[in-house]
Amino acid sequence: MSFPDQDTLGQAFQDAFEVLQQQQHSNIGLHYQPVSVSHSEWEKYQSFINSHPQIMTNLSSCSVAPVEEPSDTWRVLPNFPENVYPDGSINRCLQNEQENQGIRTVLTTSIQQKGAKGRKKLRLFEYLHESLHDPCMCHCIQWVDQRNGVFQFISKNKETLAELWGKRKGNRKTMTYQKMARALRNYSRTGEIMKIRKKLTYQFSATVLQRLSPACHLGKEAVCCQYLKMDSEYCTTDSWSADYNYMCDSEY
DNA sequence: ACCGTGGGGAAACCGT
DNA sequence: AACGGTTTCCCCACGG
Repeated sequence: MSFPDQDTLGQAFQDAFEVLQQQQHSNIGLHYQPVSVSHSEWEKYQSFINSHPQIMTNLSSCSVAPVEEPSDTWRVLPNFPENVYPDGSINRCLQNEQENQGIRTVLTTSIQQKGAKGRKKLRLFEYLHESLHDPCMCHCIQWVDQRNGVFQFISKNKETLAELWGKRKGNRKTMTYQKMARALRNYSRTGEIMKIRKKLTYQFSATVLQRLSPACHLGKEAVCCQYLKMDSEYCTTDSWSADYNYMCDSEY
C-alpha cells in the first residue's frame, strides 16, 4: 500500500471530522483503513502510528510507511474492535449506517479527488466488488455465487448503491441504477462483466474475478466458470451452472 | 396501459 | 490532442 501524501491525508481527516462535528459525533473514535489492506497489515500501521502520536497532529511521519501497492479506497471504521472482521471488513459499522456511509464517502472522495496524482481511477466493477465484500452494503448488493463471481443487486436498494457510486465518483448529477446499468452493459463489450439472464444479476469475468479476488476470497484452486452466451441462451461448463440457469429460466 | 428491467446509439465529460 | 472509461440522455423492447 502507499499512504496518501500528508496534505491529502490531513485534509481527508479534517473533512471526515468536520462531518462528524456537523453530526455532533465528534467524540467517536475512528480508524482510517485503506480497503485494500488486510486487518493485520493495518494493525502494524496502527501500532506504528500509536507509537508516534505526533503523526495525528503532524502527519510528516507518514512518508516512512512502506510503499507497495497503490490504494484506491479508504474506509472509516468505528473504534470498536469487535466490529472488524479479520479481513478488515466491517461488521455493523456505526449504529447508523447512513452516517458511516456519509463519512466514508467524504473521506474516500476527498482522498481520491485530492490525492489522485498518478493513481488509477476507481472503476465501477472494482467498486461493485468492494461493495460485495462490505457487509454494510449487503442490503444493496449480494453474491449469488461468489465462487463464480455472480452477484445481484437488491431491487429495493439498488438506487442507493448507484447514488453512492455517483457520490464516490463525484458526479455532477445523481447516479441512478439505469445509468449504472448502462455502464455495466459497456462491460459486456470488454467482457469484464456479463449480464446473467436473471433479474438484476451480473457476473464478473474470470479474469476480473482473479484480479480482484486474491487467494483470500477464491482459493488458489478455484476455477471460475463463465456463462457463455449462445443465441440468447446462456450455457455453462458445470452442473451447478446448468442448475443455476434452469433456476434462472424458471424465475425470469 | 403502466411499470420495471434490459439493450444500445450517440454525445458529453473528465482524467491520464 | 487522443484516448479510455464512463456519464447522460434518449428511445425502444419485453414481460408481468
